[in-house]
Amino acid sequence: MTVRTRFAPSPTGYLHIGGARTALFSWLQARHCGGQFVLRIEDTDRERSTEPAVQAILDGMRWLGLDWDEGPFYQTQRFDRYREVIEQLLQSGHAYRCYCSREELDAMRSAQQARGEKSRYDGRCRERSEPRPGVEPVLRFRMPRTGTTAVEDRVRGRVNFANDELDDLIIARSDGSPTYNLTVVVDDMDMGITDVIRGDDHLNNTPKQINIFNALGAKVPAFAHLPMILGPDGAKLSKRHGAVGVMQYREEGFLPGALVNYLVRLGWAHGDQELFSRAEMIEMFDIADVNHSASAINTGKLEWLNQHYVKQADTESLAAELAWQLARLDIAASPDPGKLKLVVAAQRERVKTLAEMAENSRFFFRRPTDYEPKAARKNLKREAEPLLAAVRCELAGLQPWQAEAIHAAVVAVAERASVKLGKVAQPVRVAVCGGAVSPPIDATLAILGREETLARIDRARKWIASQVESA
RNA sequence: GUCCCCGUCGUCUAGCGGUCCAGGACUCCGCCCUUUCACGGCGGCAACACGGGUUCGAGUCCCGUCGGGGACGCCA
Repeated sequence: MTVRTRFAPSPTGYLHIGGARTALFSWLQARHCGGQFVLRIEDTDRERSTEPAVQAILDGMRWLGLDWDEGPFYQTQRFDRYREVIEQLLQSGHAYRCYCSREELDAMRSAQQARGEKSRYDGRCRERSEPRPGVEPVLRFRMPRTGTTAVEDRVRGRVNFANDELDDLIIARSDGSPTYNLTVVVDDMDMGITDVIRGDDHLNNTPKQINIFNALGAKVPAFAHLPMILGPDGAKLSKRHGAVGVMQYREEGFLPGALVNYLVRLGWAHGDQELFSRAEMIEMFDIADVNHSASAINTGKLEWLNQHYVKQADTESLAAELAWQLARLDIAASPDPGKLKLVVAAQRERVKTLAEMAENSRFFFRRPTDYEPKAARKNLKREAEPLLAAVRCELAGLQPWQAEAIHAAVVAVAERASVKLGKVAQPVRVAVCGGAVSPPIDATLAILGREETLARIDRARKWIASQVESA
């Protein structure tokens, strides 16, 4: 039988890191088994579901490269089907009408808690045949009262639930609309899902759903419940602690490959291996190897991975991403696309993220308006002026304008002045970059061009002179 | 409260009864390299929650305690 998995988010917000990991593992399971991956949007809660959220989920999936074979299916478009199944359940006696008011239910629950019981619907309408005038009933599923329901979980093993712990859940609201536990079952059944992979928080729903599958005479799929993902502090993921949409990771300069690699190692491992290509993770992934315990997200490790991926990525796509990052800094990309690639080549080994690359590359596209005070104080001193002058002189007629020749010129100035290379390179660096950090000075000047380099050196010399005057 | 799940370095993890005075990775700290920032190289710190069993032998199996999490909705 071919494996079919699904990712079934409810569109009430962006695709966050936990959802992304669930989607990844489902996708991996399908790809590993040569099966299909289905995307389903669980939007039955019309109050909270939004179209932008659907878009954000789709965008996130695509950005991560998690392609789906079928869907997206929308539950709101399947209401006729749910009604049909609800009717069927009613006919077969697996469902019944409940006329209890919310007040009545609340009272029942608090009484149960007071008695030290688990709060659950006690089935008081189970045998009721008379409608209550003026009350639109909800429909409840008749759970077995005795025995146990075993969940054979691919990551947890067997988990047993006493049937009397399960309650007669509502499958249709008083307005007739279906609820979650019914729609998942109907969809998983209709869509031929063989492997349900989802978050830990659904483990408790599973025995209820199994009973619905049974009532419908459907084959029960295999389940795998993934451990939660926690915030960096080990606490539950919240808006304040890392619960951001995956697209925000792009904004922060992360590559999708790095995020995916990071995510796959959260709750799963293959020996000591840290780096996985897509092909490798597909080949090596085994749902049975998934961990049992929750894991905390850790930006440091993601950054390390990102750095690795930035070093590996092809220049072309990094250049495009850098242009995007520069645009966010209000810097229009260079009219010369070749320059972008040169900048990428010069910076790729020295940054963790593309946002950082863009930030550190501003000076390639804009003449610095002022100097970093600390860097200037240290490097643009009076003694530096003659050195800058000498470098300017060497550079003015240098042929060809290439890193190698520039390097030789700078070295020559240092040797002639009997100073260490840094004494010359640093002032030049601050002069052209505005700060003390840049790629090697020869490569930097090569990219900047002769004209711009000389102009910036001149400007720095003037600045030194003005400082001396005012001193 | 009730039910369910979980518990190895700060973090991600390897470990599936002996090969573990517990291995790798990130972080951190030294040293080397170095024109800045990085990269890279070398070295270091750091953990089996606790208590009982089972066994010749337990991080690995069982029980309990403690700690953490999840679920208990006309949300999904």
